[in-house]
Amino acid sequence: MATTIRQVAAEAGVSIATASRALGGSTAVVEATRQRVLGVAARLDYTPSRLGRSLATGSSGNVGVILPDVTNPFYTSFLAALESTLGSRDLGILVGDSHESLDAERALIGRMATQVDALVLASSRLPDAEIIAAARRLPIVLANRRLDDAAVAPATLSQVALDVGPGFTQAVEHLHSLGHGSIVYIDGPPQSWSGRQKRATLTRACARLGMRLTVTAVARPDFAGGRRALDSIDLENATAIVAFNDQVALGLLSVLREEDVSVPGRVSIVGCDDSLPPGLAWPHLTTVHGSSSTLGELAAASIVGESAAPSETVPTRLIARDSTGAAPATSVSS
Amino acid sequence: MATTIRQVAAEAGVSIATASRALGGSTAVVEATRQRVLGVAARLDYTPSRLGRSLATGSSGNVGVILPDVTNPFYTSFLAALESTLGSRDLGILVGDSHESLDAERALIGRMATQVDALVLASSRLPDAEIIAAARRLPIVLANRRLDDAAVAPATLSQVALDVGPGFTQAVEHLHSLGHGSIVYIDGPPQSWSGRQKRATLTRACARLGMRLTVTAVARPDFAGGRRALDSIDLENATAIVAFNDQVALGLLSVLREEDVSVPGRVSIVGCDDSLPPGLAWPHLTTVHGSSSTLGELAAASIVGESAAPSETVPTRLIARDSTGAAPATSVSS
DNA sequence: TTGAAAGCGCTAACAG
DNA sequence: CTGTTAGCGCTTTCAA
Repeated sequence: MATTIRQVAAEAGVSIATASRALGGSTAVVEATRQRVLGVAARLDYTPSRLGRSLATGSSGNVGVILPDVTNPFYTSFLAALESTLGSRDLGILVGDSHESLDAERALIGRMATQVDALVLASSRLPDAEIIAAARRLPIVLANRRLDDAAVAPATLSQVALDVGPGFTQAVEHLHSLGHGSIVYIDGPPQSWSGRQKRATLTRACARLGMRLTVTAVARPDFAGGRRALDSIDLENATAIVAFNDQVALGLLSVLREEDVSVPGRVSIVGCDDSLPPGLAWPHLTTVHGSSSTLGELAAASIVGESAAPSETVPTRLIARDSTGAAPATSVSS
Repeated sequence: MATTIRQVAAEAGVSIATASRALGGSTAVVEATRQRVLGVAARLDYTPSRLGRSLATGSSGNVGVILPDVTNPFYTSFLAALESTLGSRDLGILVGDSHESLDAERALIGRMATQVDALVLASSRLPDAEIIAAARRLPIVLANRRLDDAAVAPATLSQVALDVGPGFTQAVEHLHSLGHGSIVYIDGPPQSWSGRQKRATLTRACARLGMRLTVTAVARPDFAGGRRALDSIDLENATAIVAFNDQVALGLLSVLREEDVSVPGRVSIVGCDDSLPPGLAWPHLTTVHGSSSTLGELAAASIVGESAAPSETVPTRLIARDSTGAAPATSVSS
């Protein structure tokens, strides 16, 4: 059995209350006593039990995070940022993978609810009402998702999301200025909130510039999905493709390369997230920058109470690299 | 405040002991009482506190996992497999990212030790003695690492690892049969156990076949590290490069492509893990396959006590794809 | 400045 | 079958 504060107190000849005070930092203990307690604690290799402390204080020092897919780089970098920020505050992370399943997400929330101080729901598939209900039991941070009606959200619910507006608008303008007359957008899962935002922005921007927009989608917005997406694209007429995220763009790029379709000579590609290490994509990917790690940091900030606002937004912007270029002449004239 | 078992008991007109029994499954409660308690619990929206239960039972229902890098696909698929298996047993996962840092790893262990039932250390950089010491405090599963002397390991320490022997031996034979006379190996962090295994295997196999082996290393075995690794390689004389893992190989591939060095025409590349989605690497990467998700499942099995053996091994094998080819004639003759 | 005592929410003997 | 009684390890009033 591990040593308890009881043994430390006994050994040091003080009450456990005093021991607790001496160990717990400050609250009024004479220096000599403190040193004695600390010494004994060190000698006995004492480590305070988080469990005991949690029950007594009512806060566990852990936060729960539920992701749709822990193997997706977008979420792993979100998780990494969150872990890093929270970890520096000595907060632990309970992680759950919902595998895009509603039931799994509910089960995870149930398991975590009574043992974490807050819950981060990334790209939650839960209906608004259920999220609001959960927020009445414990603080919730909604990441990469926003309630339709923010007004009804309890104070314990905060939201952090990317504002894809500027980035996707710039993407359309960028392609327009390169002479492209139409855009194919590869959307993510149908339930995706961010997908809806992206679609809406593209629709608006294309309409304004008189460009034609065609939308297709992938069930899972990952590399393999990107490769498959090409099947549903009419490559004869497409000159510019915007992808739901970099993974999809990367998959697209890989299969285009295998098919010997020149990028950007024949078709231009735009990704989203700017989540790839420099050099991974070939050619270097033009993408809408909006980092998931920033999102993770904001989520963390909202938990440790450094963010006043109940709703934070991360702006996005286009980063033009080498995967976009002038529309091929033939297509322009056709 | 959330409803407690006390309120449920009061409302149902029974003692909290009976309430606990009724809720906790079976132990001898008459059906009528049970139904009444269950009814009240449902009505009051009662959720048992994991914290309270943990303290009382002495087991938290959580296991800790410490990884060197949560963004590395090798570890995320390990984590996913672990999470999935453990989750089905209603066990939660506390995750920590050590960022390859010894101190961070120690801190994480300290934070987790008193609130998890077991700890999974993936590719731990800790010295053997420290791991053994930790295993005296709580059950430890060492993943992708093995103690030098298994004899001294306590019964609470189990080990699951890839056996890189066959895979790396095959890699050397493969390169040898392609006419390569020497190999450059890019190792991972100096404390990496698996790196030592890989080095040892390569050394042995090269010696046997009369090949020359040169070893260099990267501090962090990721994509960026792979790109930097090229600086320390004498490309004039190298015809075959074996990388610590796929991420490093991928980085290498990307910079070679930028430098217009043909792969495998000019130099052959071998990765390790087979962690990349098909098509990501160009050309398709020849790699040593060793499933990290199998590793995760084994780790989980060892925790839920389904594995008798204190030490399990996952075999590896070479998967030859397109990044390896015949050694260039000039180098063979030089 | 220190100690005694009362819990935090729950389970687990041990009696009845 | 059910209630009583102790705790699990810790923090925190409330007195001394």
